Amino acid sequence: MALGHAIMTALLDDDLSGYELARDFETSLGFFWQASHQQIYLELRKLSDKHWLSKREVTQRGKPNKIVYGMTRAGREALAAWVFTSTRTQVAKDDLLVKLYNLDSANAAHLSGEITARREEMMRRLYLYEKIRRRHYSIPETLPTRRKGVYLALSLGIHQGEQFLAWCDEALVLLATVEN
Amino acid sequence: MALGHAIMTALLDDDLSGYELARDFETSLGFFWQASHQQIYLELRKLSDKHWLSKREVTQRGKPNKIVYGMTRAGREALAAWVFTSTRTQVAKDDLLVKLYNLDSANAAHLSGEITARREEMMRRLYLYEKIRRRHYSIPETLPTRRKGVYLALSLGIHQGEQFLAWCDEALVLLATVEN
DNA sequence: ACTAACATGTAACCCGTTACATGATTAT
DNA sequence: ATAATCATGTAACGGGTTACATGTTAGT
Repeated sequence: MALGHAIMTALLDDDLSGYELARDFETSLGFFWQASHQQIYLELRKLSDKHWLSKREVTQRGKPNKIVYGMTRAGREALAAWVFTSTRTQVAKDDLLVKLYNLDSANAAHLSGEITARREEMMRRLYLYEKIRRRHYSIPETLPTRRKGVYLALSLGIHQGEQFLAWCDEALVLLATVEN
Repeated sequence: MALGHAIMTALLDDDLSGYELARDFETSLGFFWQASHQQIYLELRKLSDKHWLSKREVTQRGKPNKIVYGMTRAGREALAAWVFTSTRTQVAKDDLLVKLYNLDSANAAHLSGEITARREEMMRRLYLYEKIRRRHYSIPETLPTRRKGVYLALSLGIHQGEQFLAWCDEALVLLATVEN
């Protein structure tokens, strides 16, 4: 169970509804963990069944009511304990790499296109990452402890992203040498 | 369905049994795609039901018989067509990053330990990658087309791996500044 | 006698995606 | 009218992990 822990992590500072979690997962923690709203609602129910989250309905004007979840004492303890479990390295499964193993003169142009699209997507993402780093994490040594961890995740994202851009360039050059 | 395509890719050059696939998946394509033997056997059955793979039993001496699978014409066509489908970027979900968001003085030492272990694992893997690159892919421009694709996958693995090592060093330094 | 490698599977469960479903309010 | 945003769900399916199950041969 890992999405559950990601959700609880997002709830460490703020109480949020399922909708807000789904929205925020597209930025912040969502840089490293994505989930559909259906999955989030399901997980929220499971977590509150375990009493790791408390829920309360919030009445709103001009909007549907929402159900806001917050960490319980038990939830905080479970999350803290989970950090101490050891995880095995997870190989990143990526269709693109499998496709590259199938490179031939017929599909080289298509694969170049896919790589170009990925490159652009990564550029956009890096722009965001860098903006966040400059604004909130410019001097990592002086950050409070927990934000040092967030900085490190961001730093990995930035470095890997820059590396990926360089690889895309290398790949596009080599793919251009494939005759069609 | 992506494991199926990874399996078919592995069967492009050689006919293999489920056992051999599971073993080889720990190297080569398995650098980028992992699967348990159970999952592989299941997938092989599905693929041969679709007539994308042919199977034949091979009688062996001193060993149990094995079932060897090979690509059919229809399989090759389906795989070639799949390469042209477009894939969306898949965010690498990694527990370690979620754990880092939970950094505090109590768990900093444990997280350092996890990062150190990952670092060593990556060192070993990079050693393998580099060995393969030096032996078989030293001059990428002159490779036959399909092997250029394999080279690119390997190249991404090497670059991302080296980047990861650098990040581990950065992380270990910053984690050392967390008082306990 | 025991362990490792060879070889193939079933069953239960969990996690995640896709499609479907509903309904209010606000802005164009 | 129409689309976008807010808000929460169900159902079907697919993919993947873990545990369980079986049996041979070769090496120590």
